[in-house]
Amino acid sequence: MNPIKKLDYNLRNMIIEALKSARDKGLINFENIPEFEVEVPRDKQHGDFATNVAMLMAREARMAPRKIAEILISMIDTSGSGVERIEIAGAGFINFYLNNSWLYEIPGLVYNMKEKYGFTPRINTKVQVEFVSANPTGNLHMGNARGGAIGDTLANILERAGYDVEREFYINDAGNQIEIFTDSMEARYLQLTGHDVEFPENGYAGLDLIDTVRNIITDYDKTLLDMPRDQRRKIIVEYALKEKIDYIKETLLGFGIVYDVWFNEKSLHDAGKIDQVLQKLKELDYCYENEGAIWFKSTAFGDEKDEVLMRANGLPTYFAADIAYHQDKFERGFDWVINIWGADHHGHVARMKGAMQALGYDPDKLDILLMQLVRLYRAGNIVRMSKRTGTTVSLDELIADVGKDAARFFFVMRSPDSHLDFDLELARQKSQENPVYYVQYAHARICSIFRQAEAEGITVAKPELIDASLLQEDEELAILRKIADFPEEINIAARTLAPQRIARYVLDLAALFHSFYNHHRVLNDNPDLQNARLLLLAVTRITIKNSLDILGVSSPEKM
RNA sequence: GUCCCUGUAGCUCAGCUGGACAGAGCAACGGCCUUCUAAGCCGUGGGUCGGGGGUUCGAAUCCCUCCGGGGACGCCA
Repeated sequence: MNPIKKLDYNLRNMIIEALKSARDKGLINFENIPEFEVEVPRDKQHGDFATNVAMLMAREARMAPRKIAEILISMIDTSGSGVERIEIAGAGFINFYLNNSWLYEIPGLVYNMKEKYGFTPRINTKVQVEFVSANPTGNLHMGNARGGAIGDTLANILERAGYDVEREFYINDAGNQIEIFTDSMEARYLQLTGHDVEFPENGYAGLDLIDTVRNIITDYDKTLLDMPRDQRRKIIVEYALKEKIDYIKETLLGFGIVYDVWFNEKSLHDAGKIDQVLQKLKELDYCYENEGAIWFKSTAFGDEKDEVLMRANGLPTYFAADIAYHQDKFERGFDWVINIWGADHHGHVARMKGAMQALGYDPDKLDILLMQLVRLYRAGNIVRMSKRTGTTVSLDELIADVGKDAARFFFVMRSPDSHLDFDLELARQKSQENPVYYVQYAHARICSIFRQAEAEGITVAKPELIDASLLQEDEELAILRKIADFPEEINIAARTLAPQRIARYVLDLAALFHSFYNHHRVLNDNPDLQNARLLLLAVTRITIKNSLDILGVSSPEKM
């Protein structure tokens, strides 16, 4: 149920009908009606809805916009539409002022839909959101955290917009980096069992890795020393991967993220999928050999340069594995595939889309949302986020520091396009001032009023017995309008892949509530008005909670 | 050098696929707690939307160009 869309649709039809009858009477000349907008103006002085149709038609009709607007208004049939008056303003805007009857339907609607308010009916479209997909060789860092918040929120938005959503984590548990990872672990193992070996120069120096090796030693003692090297390495890497992946799962769970699918890169290697896709690309003539390596002609798809698929040493590149992986996604029948990537991967976008096109898939069904990187500051100094040097601040440290709610809200509040400077000191100090508390406080305040009502023995009437039209104050009407916007807001956020819109939305709604709260009393000596206001609060609470659910932020009843 | 992101109030940022006087929070200043949570509300001050062109009835928004900041350009992932 989308109140705004319904009204938009009705007004649109009225406008089109009016224009047609004006043409029939020879008042306006035009061939086509352009794509015009019916929107809720930012300033409510400009009515409940406004359209720019007169301005857009000026050229074709060869008539001043205001003149067109006048004719349109004279022809429009508003009977039964709730339109109270129509005004022409500015350069030729037509503003529609509705009576409030449509607003008074909102509370009952929302109250009955409860946690389903905001949902659009299912549209039978399968979409996959793949996000975080951190290398299982270390802790989750701030970039992973941002990706997690953005990806999970986006998935929540898409679910509510009617898509069938699957969340996926791609585990890079094969390839070159795993070799280096294993080298590092093996060296640590040997060192910790009293051997004088050098740590690999490009190895993973993180302290968490030493802990993992200590665990291996606890379980295996020195028995790995006597094994053939291959066997020893196999045990080490499997042990470490399991530990790391379990740890990642646990951390993300603590961040409110639950995946539907954990996909192993290794499974692609084991099933021969990479060889298959290379073969296919060769057959399609999108490959060539140069200096012993096999290259993909990504320049044929607008990329800046071609890319190696198979190294001269016969091993496939990460890119080759990724092509096989994305092919697998489409083979699984997704209508829309969304990846959340760090901006450092942007060079990879064109060739990935190119590879999909080469394989016969529609590259427009693959959306890659690049998020700019997070820069971490500590006491004004940039903290380099390198797993290998081990100086990173991990996601679970962050959660312990500022809490899941604040962290998730903070990461998603800003557009993925904007660079994010995260100062740890600031995050700690400001935890009381974080915008998330402003919203949660609104929710807790509402709950408190209901507790108070209960304590006073006030029983809340059934919504169908409540006269919502008693809500006449500006603050009350503003809240109703905002709540009515919610489903459309979700749809726009889904369409534009803009999770930050929901954070913005719920901040606005909370502000309207706080303002209302400070101007009017809910519990008062007028039972009918009291009931109407309690109902208003009930649906405000529902909408705040539904918004916070999307963001993965809790809705406390007390603060 | 090429490509991506970015430049809006003192600070951090919103501004929906162009629309009606550019917004919020923080910071500054002044008010509001004997009644539902002051983690709140109300008010004041503060901006050549980086510069310059262009498209348009209309540009913070689109295009070009210049300048500043961040990032990517590996037979790493």
